[in-house]
Amino acid sequence: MQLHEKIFELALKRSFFFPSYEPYGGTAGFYDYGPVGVLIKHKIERLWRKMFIKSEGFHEVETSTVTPEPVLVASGHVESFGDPVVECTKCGTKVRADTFVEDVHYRMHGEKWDGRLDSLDQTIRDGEIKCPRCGGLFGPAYMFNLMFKTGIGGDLAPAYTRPETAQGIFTAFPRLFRNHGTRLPMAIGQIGRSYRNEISPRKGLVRMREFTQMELEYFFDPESGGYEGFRDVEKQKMTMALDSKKEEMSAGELVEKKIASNQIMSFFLAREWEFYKKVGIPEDRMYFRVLGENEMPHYSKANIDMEVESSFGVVETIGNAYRTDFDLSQHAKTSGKDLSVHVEGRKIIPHVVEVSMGVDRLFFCILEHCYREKTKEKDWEWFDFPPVIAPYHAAVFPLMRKDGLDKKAKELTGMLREKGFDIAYRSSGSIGRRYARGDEIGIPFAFTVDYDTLKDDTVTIRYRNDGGQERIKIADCDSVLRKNIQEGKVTL
RNA sequence: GCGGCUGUAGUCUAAUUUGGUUAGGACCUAGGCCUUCCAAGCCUAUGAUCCGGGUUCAAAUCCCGGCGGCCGCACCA
Repeated sequence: MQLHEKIFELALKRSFFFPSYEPYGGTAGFYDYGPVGVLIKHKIERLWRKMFIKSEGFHEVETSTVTPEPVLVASGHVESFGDPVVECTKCGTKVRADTFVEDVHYRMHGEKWDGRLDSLDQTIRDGEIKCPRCGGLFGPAYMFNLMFKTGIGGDLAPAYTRPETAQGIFTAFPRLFRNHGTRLPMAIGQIGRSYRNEISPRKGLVRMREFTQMELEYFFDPESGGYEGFRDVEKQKMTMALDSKKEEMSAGELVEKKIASNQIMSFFLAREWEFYKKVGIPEDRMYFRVLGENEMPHYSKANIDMEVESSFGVVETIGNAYRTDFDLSQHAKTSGKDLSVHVEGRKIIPHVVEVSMGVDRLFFCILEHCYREKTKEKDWEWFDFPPVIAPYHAAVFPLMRKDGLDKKAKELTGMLREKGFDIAYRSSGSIGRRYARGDEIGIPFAFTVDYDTLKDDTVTIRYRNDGGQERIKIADCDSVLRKNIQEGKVTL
């Protein structure tokens, strides 16, 4: 049994996530987060906010998901967010037209496709290119676009659900820039849903048709690609995959060797590395990959992806792109509005470095990498989530449901919830069973109210990873819990 | 989207090959008895044949279609 099958089974059993619209048979590419999963997801997002927004004094916005067509024409998504496809008239096989034609024709003539559909048809006809499967003739080439189309208002003005959260930030740029004090740099982040109508989504959370992104757009003066806090991360090491060779490199080296476009990108790479370590991805299972020119999206000048190894193979979980002034220039051209700004006496269009992370893919990778099999010590499967990511910060259990133990335990639960902790309370079943259930969803700590509690107001705190226990005062639960979460302490 | 395999309680599974009584079990969940710290035991309860059509006296079982899943091909901005 593959690890992802195991994870999926546990996900269903413990309400991490499950297929959407199940009474109607489910719909591929859509998943719902259950009560446990959503707590973990929120904690991933919360840590991202802390590390990528608040610590740097950046701004966060929340923009619309339904996007009028002209916006996405400007961004290039209507034209190129998808692939040209030709279909065999005989056997119905669909082939991606540009790469296929390039393979069999352009390449041998040393040409590249000019981006026009009719020239693909022309080349197919002139070159007598046939279906690779049955030798049949191809029909005309057409664009298969990956966006969900919809319409706005009574006349259904053409629109799409956004394929990325970024465009809402670009279109809000002038207002955001004013609010920011008309100066650069300026960074705007956003967490939200995006939509891609995948042809055949598989691999569960790894390829969804509706998914959550955490994106950050860093606007800067192209004449200064420096980053104020760069010195703090200069020595930070990370693994880079270059021409399929992996190498340890520091953020400083990335800039020196011009692997990262500038200090800004290098800073974010270093930050991402830290972030991934904190959420529980082992360092030897993740690396950055520098994309080659032909792998990059239409808007990007330089691209570095984060890739995480999983049982599905390598999963791309972050895209870092140097988008230059592409988006703002395009929106200026299409809308007719001047989107340039004045800085230091010059009129410029800011450049943008973008950090785009997929929350669901990361969530899935965390589940895989934190999953632990049964052992002699622990006769059940469990999750070794770092406390910052765990669905509940702690569980509270009365040793038994009588003699007022349950009442006391509920009081402690209420007190800790009041302090802002996520607390799971359970009183049914034996205490051992409840510890096991807590482990199964990765709760790192459990407070147990026993008969001594009634005498001296102390409880035991039990650590998930080694089952170690110590007795502490009820009054200290709050501070001990806070300290353990901060230090990531999961054994006594 | 194409081809192959496939779909039974919340989860895993038996019965499908060879159509035939009340679709069996385990885990989970909830309640009870018991129990003073790592899935104890006993009792009780809830709960399923993916959807639609067909063949048949009779369909979980056979056939067709849809939906979902897995594998391969293609696709993965």
